[in-house]
Amino acid sequence: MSEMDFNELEGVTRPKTQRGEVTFQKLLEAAEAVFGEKGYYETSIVDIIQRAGVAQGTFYLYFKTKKDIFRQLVVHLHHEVRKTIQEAVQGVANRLAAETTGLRAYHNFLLEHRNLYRLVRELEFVDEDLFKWYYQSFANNYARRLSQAMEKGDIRKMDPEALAYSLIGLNVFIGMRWPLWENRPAPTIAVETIVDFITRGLGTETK
Amino acid sequence: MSEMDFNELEGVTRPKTQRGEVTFQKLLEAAEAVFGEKGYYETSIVDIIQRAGVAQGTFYLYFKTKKDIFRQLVVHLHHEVRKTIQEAVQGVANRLAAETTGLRAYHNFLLEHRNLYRLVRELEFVDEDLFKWYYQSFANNYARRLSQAMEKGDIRKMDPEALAYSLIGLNVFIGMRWPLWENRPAPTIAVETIVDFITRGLGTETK
Amino acid sequence: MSEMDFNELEGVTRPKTQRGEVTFQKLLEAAEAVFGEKGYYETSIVDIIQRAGVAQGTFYLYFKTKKDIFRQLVVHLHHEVRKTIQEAVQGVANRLAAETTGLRAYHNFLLEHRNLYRLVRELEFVDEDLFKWYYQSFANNYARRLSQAMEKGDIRKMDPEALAYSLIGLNVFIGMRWPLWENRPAPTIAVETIVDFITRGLGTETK
Amino acid sequence: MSEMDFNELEGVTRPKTQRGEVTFQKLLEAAEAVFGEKGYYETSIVDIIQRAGVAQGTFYLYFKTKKDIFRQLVVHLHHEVRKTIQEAVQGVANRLAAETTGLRAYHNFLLEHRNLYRLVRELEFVDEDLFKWYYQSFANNYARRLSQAMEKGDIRKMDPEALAYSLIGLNVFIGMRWPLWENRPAPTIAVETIVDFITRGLGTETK
DNA sequence: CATGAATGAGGCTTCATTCAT
DNA sequence: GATGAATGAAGCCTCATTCAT
Repeated sequence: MSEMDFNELEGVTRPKTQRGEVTFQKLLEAAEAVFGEKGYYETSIVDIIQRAGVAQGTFYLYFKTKKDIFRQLVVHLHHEVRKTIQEAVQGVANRLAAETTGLRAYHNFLLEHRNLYRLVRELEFVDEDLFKWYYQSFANNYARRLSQAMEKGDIRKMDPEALAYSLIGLNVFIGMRWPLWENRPAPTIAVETIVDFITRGLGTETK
Repeated sequence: MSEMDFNELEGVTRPKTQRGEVTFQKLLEAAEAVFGEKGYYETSIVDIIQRAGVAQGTFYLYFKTKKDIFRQLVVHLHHEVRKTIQEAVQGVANRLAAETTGLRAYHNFLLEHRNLYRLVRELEFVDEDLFKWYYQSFANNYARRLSQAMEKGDIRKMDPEALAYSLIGLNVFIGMRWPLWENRPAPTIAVETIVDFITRGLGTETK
Repeated sequence: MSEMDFNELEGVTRPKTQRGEVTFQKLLEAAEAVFGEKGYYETSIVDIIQRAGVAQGTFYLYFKTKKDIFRQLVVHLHHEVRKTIQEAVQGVANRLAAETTGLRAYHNFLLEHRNLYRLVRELEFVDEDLFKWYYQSFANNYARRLSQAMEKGDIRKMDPEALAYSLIGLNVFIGMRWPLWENRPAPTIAVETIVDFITRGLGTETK
Repeated sequence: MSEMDFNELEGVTRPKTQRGEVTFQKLLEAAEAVFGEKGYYETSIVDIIQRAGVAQGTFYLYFKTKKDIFRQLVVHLHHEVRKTIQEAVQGVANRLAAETTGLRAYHNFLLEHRNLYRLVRELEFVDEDLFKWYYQSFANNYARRLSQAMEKGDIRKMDPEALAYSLIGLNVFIGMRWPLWENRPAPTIAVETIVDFITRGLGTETK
């Protein structure tokens, strides 16, 4: 499944006028807020339209179903996360250094987009295929970068996919533990431990 | 929060007779199956009672709400997972070896309880407090064992909590990638990579 | 409809043993309490049997339906009220004096049986026929005594039935205003006013 | 408690369009009919919406719960009764005459609104606070008019509140006896008796 | 006599979606 | 493009009553 497959979701009607565009954005933002706070299933369309300040019928001018708006949000998020991390990593020559830089960027992103983080996690129970696509696409990209680093000799040669999922899982749970649960960056000692753990785990030093 | 706090959930009516006990178990098992298949929110109580083969009113003899039975399932699962892993790890003297042994036990457990895995993940969106309790209790226990290994010199001295969450996250995502998505154990090369990654990441060897 | 018609209510199984009699009484008393507190419709059979401390099946050994126990309570009450008032009035020669004596007795009775009072009022919405029987029987008796007083010249000659309902209504509302709503006897000035009002209203003095 | 307190009941959604207003009224009228016939507790919301000819969901556009619509009906009724009686009494100079005029107006109103009468009586078991408010507000108004009559010397000086409740109770029971139970006005002899009783009871003539 | 389990009809309410204006 | 009304399927839950032990 290509990374772009979900960009055009089932014939969504994009707004054609200026006014429509505004309404569309209002709805998306309202959805982000309320899905993030209450979760997909606990959120009703009324919650969204009230927050957006539009009438119920208006919702269906822009989105086919409740699931539709959720999917669009997730795809939007996905692009943002990737862009953020790639921008942070860009120009960092050494892969190991990039790893830790990306980790910090990711956690900062989380702190600013706590709602979106929740969306992705809940995606597993809303649209499992999209959920898989999300992480596969993420992991594939990650694995590719790891492979390149192996080629360059920055890190040991190992199974890049297994590493990618391991590192994603690690980050997700660290992101959950501090940014999400405590609404603050992971403490220094934790970051040092993780960086050290990853550095050694990936490094080329002989035993 | 003590690990036992959730054992007795808000005045649940336990059956008083043999017959009642059987019905209670039938309901729990049916719930496990159907929650695992369809997810909490897509499951109706009718789904559960039909699978259990009892009348709707019977459900409410033993559970207060849909959430109630869900919570009871999770608590039950929690004890099972922990018991399984601890039994597997028991007797393995070296912590590093225990780590990989436990990893394999965990993944095997997953394969046999795919539904339960999904339950726990969805718990985040059903009862966030219980969800936190679940992982905190898990991580605390994990961190304690890591600390002991540090004392013994089996692994490096690092922040045990950060490590615990890292390792849990790693395992959860590996468990998702192969046992869950592909319904098979992780391939050998992946396991080797992970074991190697963890071994180096935790190990005491100097660089 | 004779006043006694409701004594034997639809084949109720009266207890045959000592032990059964105790259970029967426990249920009746529990029902009186809980019906009085929560009303007929807001009361469930479970409320009753829990208060009585018996099992659910036990209820149906003694009462056919929920309505059944309610009716039996009301009939029981009816006899008590009548007995109380008649005993109070007994021996009071003059009807006018009896009127005020009975009024006081009635209000005192109310204070001691607030629950029962509520039962009777709610009866209108549970079993309208029994409700009518209740007040008709009450009013007929009342009217008969008023007629006798008219014969004796204690009070003016008027339509006894209209008077009976008027006086009952008056008492019911006064009983509601103070004993029921404020849980205390009507204040002296109110009682004097009522006594005066009735005395003049019924009296033989020429204008 | 002010008489107006119950006018705006807990955020009820009032219709915004002509069409909505019609539906709202249809529901209110249907509720009045069916509550009156079957009583509050024996009436289901399905009964109401079927009689109104709308779908079940429509009910909840305008009313929060069954109790909500019941309360709104009662408040509506309250205003109607008061308006009717006051209009009837208006212009009748002498209080004693007004009393009997009001009595007849009240009974005629009852005959045309038998359902509403039942509503109010059942209110005691649906919402006791509103019930008290209903009669207190009624009685206070009544008592005020009686006080004025005392000032003018139309009637004797007595406790106006006790009188008000007495007269209300009297009317309620007379209204029950003939208009309600027999669906006809009280017979002439009964009316004459009551008028005579009240006239003497309130009058200023010395004994 | 007593118990506790089991039943299932029926009630209330929500809510995604469609319709009419 | 926007609004608010309307729909009705579907869910949750209660509870009087019956059954099995």
